[in-house]
Amino acid sequence: MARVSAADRRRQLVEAAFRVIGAEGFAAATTRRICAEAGAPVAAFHYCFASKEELFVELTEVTVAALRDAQADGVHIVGGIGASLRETLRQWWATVEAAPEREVVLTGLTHHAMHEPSLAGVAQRQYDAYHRTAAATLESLAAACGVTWSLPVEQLARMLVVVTDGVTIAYLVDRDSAAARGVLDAFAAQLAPLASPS
Amino acid sequence: MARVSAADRRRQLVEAAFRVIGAEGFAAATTRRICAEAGAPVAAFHYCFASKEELFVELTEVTVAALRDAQADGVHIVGGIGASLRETLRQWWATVEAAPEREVVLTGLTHHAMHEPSLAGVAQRQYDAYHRTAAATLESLAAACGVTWSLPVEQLARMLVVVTDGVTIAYLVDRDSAAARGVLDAFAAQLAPLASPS
DNA sequence: AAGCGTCCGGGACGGTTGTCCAAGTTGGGG
DNA sequence: CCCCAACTTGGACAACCGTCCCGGACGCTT
Repeated sequence: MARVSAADRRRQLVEAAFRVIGAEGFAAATTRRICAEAGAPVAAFHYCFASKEELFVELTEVTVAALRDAQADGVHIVGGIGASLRETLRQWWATVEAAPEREVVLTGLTHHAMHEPSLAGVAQRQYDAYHRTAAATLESLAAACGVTWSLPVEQLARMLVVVTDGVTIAYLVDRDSAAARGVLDAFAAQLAPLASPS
Repeated sequence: MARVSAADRRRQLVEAAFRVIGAEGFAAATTRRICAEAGAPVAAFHYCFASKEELFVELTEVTVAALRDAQADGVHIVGGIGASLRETLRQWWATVEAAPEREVVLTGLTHHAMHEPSLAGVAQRQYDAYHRTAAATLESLAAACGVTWSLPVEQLARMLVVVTDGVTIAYLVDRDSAAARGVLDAFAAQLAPLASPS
């Protein structure tokens, strides 16, 4: 068996937990199952993490960070603000359809974090990151198209997160990607008139 | 101990499960915990339900039915379609804030149902019920205000569910009811122009 | 070669889980 | 009145859980 540094093992275990939750749900994410998925002995788990909760905290942060990084260069400018917003949403949606497990993991983590005192604040920071990412996207969109939003960016960001969240959950349940795309385009068309030339 | 019919016991256990999941999360909903909450001995559980999954199926159906009934007479007409839509959404939101546990239960159930083969279809029917309820609400709204929707009602219904779902989840995490109301009002204002006099 | 910190991994711990049995108790119909 | 079906219940079962110990194997330093 190849020797692996503790830091690498942590990464392996986090990725294994991601895969297990994405494919089999949060309840299946036992230490044994995660270790088996990572190809590591059970004892390696508590050599790398003080507890299972610690793994969950790191999983949340890593997953949210990956989501934010993916969105960092996710602004697509094509024509006016309306078309750009629609295209940006479509590109984002392509990443969701390419990796739906990510969202399964995030919803499971959110539910879990709401009730575990040791994870209090994790869910909050998770959604804070969502809102900041959405706000940044909206602002660079507006800047690139030479417009300003007629509503506070914070509120628009929240609306964006609401829509993306809702579309994702509906998709996870019925896998109707045509309906998801339709809803996304419709919302883009709705939001566009809220931008006025600056 | 008072003798209770099996049907009543089922109801008691389902309600107990609802309370446990709402307050402590899905993971806390063990057979023992549920029975303790219901004031019933552990053995009563499998006298009433063949398995825990059967309890979950019934919990889902009961909860969704309660949600649909609450929405059945949830259309509020005040002035035009815009004001009526906003008011209807506000009334619905009041019920969510009055009983956030219901949504905690539903999200937990959804996540669970996605991965349990024995619950396949339950989540689908759950969201089907959402969409039908939303479509019915939109149609009676349009009928009462003498307008027709310029988009297919199915799509608008899906948009409505997306928004209500997203707003609810964000609220469960950060409990920011002012932000939730703002987002809801904004969406009502966005959707109203999609109705034209008939 | 020797030492030492790092990592491996089998095995075990106390506790909890879902499920089920077998023996009890109750109450209504004959 | 009794009896059968419906209901109750304490206790047990095997499986699995998170966690942890500890002897051994590795590979870098000196």
